[in-house]
Amino acid sequence: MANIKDVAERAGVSVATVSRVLNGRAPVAETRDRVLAAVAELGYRPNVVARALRTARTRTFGLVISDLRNPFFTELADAVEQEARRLGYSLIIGNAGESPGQQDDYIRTLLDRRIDGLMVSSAGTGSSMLHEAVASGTPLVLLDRALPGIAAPCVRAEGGTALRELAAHLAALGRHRPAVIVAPAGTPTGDERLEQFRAALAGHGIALPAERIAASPDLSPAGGREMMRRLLDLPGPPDAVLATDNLMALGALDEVRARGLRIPADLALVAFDDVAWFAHLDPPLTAVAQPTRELGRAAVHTLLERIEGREAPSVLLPTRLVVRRSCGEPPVH
Amino acid sequence: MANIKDVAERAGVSVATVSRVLNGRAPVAETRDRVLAAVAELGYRPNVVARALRTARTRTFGLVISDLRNPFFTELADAVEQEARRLGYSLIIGNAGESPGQQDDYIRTLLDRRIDGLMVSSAGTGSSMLHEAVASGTPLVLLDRALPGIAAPCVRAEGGTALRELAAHLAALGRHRPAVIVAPAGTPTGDERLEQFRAALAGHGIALPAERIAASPDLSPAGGREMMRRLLDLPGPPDAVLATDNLMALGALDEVRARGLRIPADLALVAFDDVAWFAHLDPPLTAVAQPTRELGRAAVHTLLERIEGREAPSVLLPTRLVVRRSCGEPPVH
DNA sequence: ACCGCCCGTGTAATCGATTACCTAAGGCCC
DNA sequence: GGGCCTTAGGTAATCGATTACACGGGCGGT
Repeated sequence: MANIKDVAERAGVSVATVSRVLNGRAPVAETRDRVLAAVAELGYRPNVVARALRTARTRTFGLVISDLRNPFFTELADAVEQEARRLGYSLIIGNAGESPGQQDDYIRTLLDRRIDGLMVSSAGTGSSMLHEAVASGTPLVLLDRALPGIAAPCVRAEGGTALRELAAHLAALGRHRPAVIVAPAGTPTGDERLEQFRAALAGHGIALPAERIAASPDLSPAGGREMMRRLLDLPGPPDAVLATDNLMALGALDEVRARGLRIPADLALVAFDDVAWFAHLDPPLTAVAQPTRELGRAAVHTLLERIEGREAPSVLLPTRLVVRRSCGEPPVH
Repeated sequence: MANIKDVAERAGVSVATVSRVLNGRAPVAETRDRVLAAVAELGYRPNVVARALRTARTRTFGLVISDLRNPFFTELADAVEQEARRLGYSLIIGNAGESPGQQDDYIRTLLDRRIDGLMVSSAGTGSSMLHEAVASGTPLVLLDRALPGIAAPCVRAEGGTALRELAAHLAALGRHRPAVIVAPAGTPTGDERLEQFRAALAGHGIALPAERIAASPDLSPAGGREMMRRLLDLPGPPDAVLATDNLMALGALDEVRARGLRIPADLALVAFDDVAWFAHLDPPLTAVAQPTRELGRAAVHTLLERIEGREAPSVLLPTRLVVRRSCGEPPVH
């Protein structure tokens, strides 16, 4: 594979000139043409590795997420990747499972690779390696999940708007016994969504008692199903259930079907995260939609701000309620 | 950030010695300990970029797939990533959409980054950049989709096994008017699946006439739905439909529901690609399962063979039929 | 006509590792 | 005790770019 020296020789100039022509600094017509001709003839492509070593910029971002197979994160990763690419960056995606150890492992690898910036949608709470990332000076942006002790901007969606719409929707349909299947206690997004929903319901005079809050041990269909089982076994079972994650909603739906209950006749079901195939379920699921692609784009832009040395504020994007048929009312057109 | 020179100074040795200790060549107890102590004190981590420049190995793979949001590819990418990581490689995932131009773009970027090996699950047929990749000597493995003119091993699943099981399954249930919703004509996997299914059916004396083969313009729910519409509008509509991709199956299901038909009573539906949430549909969908994670692992191993200069044969893994309830018979336990 | 400036270009240092080659010292055998 | 082999470790070249600095020539201003 041809290198810059070969090009220089062929064009009869020095490597410095080749570099300058290719980087658009101080060229002049005649020499410039000779260089470009040599580049074309040799099929020369600059060695990105050498450039990265010299300039200390790899034009690569790292993204660590907790579960790539969760469609919400898949779409998020896809959005991040597209925007990064649009701006000339490559993306290394790390799938941390839900284990903090694996996450640290990944951050370690990414720092070793001298990525220009890191985005993390963290599993669990603390992470020693995240502190190290901050200490190393690598620009960091938190995605979807804020972390208390970490000094980095966070890009996420704020559920309040949609949850207020949802409370109104349920109230209007006469559902007065809501329940919530929530992420493991301690997950910031989960707790926040719960509180916002509770406040929104209160505005309609609807209570959300503790026994109708089921905290799943993990964000999985199995967890969601188990929590739904518990809720339906209550002496006074709910007439509407909100699952704060799409996978838990799926498991919850399984349990409802297994008992022969019908949605929405016997129970309303709403999910957080509007993933594409909710529309294909029977009945199509009403859901709180996060602006997933915008989140991805905003994360990349926030990261770029940090890279260029500017302060970047956290970003909070609004959610909206996508009304389908799982609460009983046909969508109004 | 500390570099190898800092470590050498602190340990009172030369950089060569540090490098040798860290790479396990010719160490000796006393010096070795001093070096390791210095490494620990400074929190030194080798600069991967510099090492890559010198050794001409980046320990990075590239994976270009046609649609990251298709759950089959998501899982494939996840499996590849995990196996690559296990072996000490990072993975840059490129999402080509279904556009060949974007795919070429991506391959270009990956080659520029001097990845050690490339895996491609190609959109469309030809791709000039793929030829260039081969020409550049970058080890290449095709994933899921073989490409005629490209001299590279291909790792994929062979549908024959499961399709024969499926034909038997349908025959046993008395379904004698099968139809197929297939990928765009020219897609090698699609054509192959179709032929294998036709042959398997013939073994049971069941015909698959041309009018009951619907080729969707793309692998999308919309395409699947349109094809199902066409099939159901036939003068002699089918009593069983196989969709050769999970997204098309989803769209097909929508159309069935929209018409008020019931599965499996009025129509049997089977999908290729057993993605996790098929089990959560109502009724759970019978599907041809590809050994997705094994495919990912095999791709990485095949690539490594090529990287180490060995010839690597193509890999064909078997599929199997996962019987659920969408053809009429309760699964046998 | 001379001074300085700017423009275009070349020379060489640099980024941070790996590694070929060399040297010095120690051990062993005869 | 001298020659030779082995071992430990240092010196410096190298990977392929970018870029600070230097230099020469043309040109405009006075």
